[in-house]
Amino acid sequence: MVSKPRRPTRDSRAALFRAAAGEFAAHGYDRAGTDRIAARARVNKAMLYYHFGSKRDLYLAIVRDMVAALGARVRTIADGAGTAEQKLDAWIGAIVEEATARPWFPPVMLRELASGAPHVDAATFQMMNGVLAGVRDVIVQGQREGVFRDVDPLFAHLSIMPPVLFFLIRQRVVASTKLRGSFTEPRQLDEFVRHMQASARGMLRNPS
Amino acid sequence: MVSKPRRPTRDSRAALFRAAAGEFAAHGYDRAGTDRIAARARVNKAMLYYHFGSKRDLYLAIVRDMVAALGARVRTIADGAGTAEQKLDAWIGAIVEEATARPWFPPVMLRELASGAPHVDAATFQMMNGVLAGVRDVIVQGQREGVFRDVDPLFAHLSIMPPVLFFLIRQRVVASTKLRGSFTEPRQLDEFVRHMQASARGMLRNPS
DNA sequence: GTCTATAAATAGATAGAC
DNA sequence: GTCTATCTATTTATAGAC
Repeated sequence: MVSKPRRPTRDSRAALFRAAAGEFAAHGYDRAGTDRIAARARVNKAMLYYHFGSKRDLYLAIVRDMVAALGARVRTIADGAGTAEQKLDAWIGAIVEEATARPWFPPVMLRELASGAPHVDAATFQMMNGVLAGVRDVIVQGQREGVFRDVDPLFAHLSIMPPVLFFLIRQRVVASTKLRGSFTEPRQLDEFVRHMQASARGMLRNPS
Repeated sequence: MVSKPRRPTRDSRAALFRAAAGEFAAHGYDRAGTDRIAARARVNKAMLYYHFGSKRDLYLAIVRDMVAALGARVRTIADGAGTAEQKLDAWIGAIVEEATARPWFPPVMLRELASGAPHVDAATFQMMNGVLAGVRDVIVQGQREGVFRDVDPLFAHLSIMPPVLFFLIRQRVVASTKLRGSFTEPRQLDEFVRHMQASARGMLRNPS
């Protein structure tokens, strides 16, 4: 017998992580409250500081998890087999997969990037650069293959990731908006993925 | 003689507007402080409430100004003469122009959209829909002309605006970042504009 | 229109018992 | 590891004199 916790010490750290992710996604870093995070996790607020040290470090752990997931995916894709166009399709699909596996991904990541990543530390910043490096490898492969035009990999990256994140955000916002207009109907996710894949090809393909 | 203000009542309203724009751009809505805004404007803080009523209304005035500028530009372009591809080029150029005329434009707009536009009122929301409507008109024209493929105008919009805003943000962030990596060199603005124009054409052009 | 002083609420963080 | 109570700092906003 290890101990006799009435509620068997449900992993309060994991509970806090998920609760905080939801809170940050809903309200952003600044408006997220440590009180509400603890309440969501059904954990005492002091546990937040026991496990993570500060609100910021908790937030950073969440961001790191997302960036790490993206970095691993793009690295696998870039180093794997296939044509550049196939890899690009896979990459777009991977972004959507990792993002939908973490509902907090689009809002948290988008706000962080939109703010110029003010909360991330150097290590996380390097991981972000790693994601871009993976994309660059795919672009360069496509240029070597002669199918991609001479485009700046950074430009290509900026033309792919932001639209995907914005689309995923829009889905949730529109679903919960009282205002209704001609353009506020939700779209199908797979339809958008195909759009992005087709767009990326058209965007990068060599005119020759 | 109207009166004899020692400092001739420099338009405190306009000063607050510009100061607040800078403050919101630098720190975001939540971390922007009314104290700092007043200090930047060299105006007493009470004047902020005298002129605008609240921090939020001041912010909203700034957002409205940006959306109105975009809406006017896209309407002029859509209703004007030219092919759809020419209008698309003009639209991309117009976004950049309006954004560079207001240095606060990219960070403020991007953060607002990334958060799901939580601060805007119904009227401003309608203006945002107006921007999208203008883009749609151009896309539809291109489809009638047979040069654009059958793409959802919303998807096209999401593939154009976010990358432009992100690029403009990145310029400033990178310029002021201590961290240096392989991809952190600033790019030329006109180079990016040409990239976006070429990308938009490739993205939308009919494969036939 | 402009200023000082202050009210009033909120939120991040911690001390210390158990 | 968990909990209560609280400290402290910050910040929006306003009352009221000039």
